[in-house]
Amino acid sequence: MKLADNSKMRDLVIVIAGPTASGKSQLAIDLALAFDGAVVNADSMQVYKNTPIISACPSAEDKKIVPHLLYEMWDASFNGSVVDWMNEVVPCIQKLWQNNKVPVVVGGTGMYLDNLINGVTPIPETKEDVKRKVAQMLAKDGVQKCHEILALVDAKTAERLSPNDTTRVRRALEVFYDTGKPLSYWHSLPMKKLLPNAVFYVISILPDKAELDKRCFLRFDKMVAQGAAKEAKKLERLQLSSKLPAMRALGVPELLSYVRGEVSLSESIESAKLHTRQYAKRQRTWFKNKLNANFVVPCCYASQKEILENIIIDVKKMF
RNA sequence: GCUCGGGUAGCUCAGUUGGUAGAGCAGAGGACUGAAAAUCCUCGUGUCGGCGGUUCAAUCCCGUCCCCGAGCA
Repeated sequence: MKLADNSKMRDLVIVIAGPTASGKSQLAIDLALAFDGAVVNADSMQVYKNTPIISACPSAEDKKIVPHLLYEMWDASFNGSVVDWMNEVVPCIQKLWQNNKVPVVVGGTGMYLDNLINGVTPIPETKEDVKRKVAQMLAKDGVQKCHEILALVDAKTAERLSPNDTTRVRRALEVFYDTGKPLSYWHSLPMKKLLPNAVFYVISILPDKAELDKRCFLRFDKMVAQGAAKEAKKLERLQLSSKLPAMRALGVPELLSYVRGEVSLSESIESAKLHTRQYAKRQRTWFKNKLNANFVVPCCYASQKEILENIIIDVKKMF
């Protein structure tokens, strides 16, 4: 495709969502080739270094075919968030546009894609000491007590949340203590779109469950063959907190317990496969019910010509 | 062959001092606005190993048989 064509599609962002092992990365490469674009990562684990095998980062060969951006950019010791990712993607996409390249954003993290497409809530960044304070509260009093405290300062949010939902109760308290205003107040404000001119073309890969399970299992075996256990061993030596996102990636806790001699390799593999399947289910639910897609691929993608051509034709129709 | 355990949901097991039973895990569905590969919510009838007996009533007590585990021979 010539540059002249891309200049017409100035504000286009192609987005590919889908559960793990559905063939997203391949579709991203094929589309980046077709539109003279670049692949941009929207996966909350592939942003980290140290676990390229376990998190299924693109291979060196793939990276030679088309540019791949925002992969393996943070150290495993970094506690990244959606907003940190947004701070990277936005300038990344703008730069691609400037160079007449089409960004092909691909990833399995629904929340990241949601923030990119629909915008973020304009809440100031929480100060570290507030985060520490809330973490202490949770450790000392437990989630349910914290949920009761939340109910006093932000009844609306407390009502919405389960008293067991540690992640969300923590965030709601952090926001209240940091800003003096309840999270529900911030959520009542309009979302802030960081790429207001962007035209998103959203592709959702929604394969049959049995088909996907098979691919998940095969892929994990492949990861082990490629040295996933060694990767876990190296990670173990870094002595990082098990609470860090990179330490919670699927397969990491399971392989770490093998590395530490707590379980056999096959037990660790079985458990990782199980958790992968459960994760794929959650992704499917999100993308099926929450993502507004322009195009749905009903099977795993493996460079089927017809699918690719239909997508390309459909994208061009928008301009 | 004898003795002692045990046989209850797909799996691991709890329980009923006799009124036909419930947790965790798995499974299914769902939520998701700054850790999201995270976190959370909802969903439990199964000849309670088989057959007899006692009883108004047995998964529970008794008898017997089958299966598994440990020990003794």
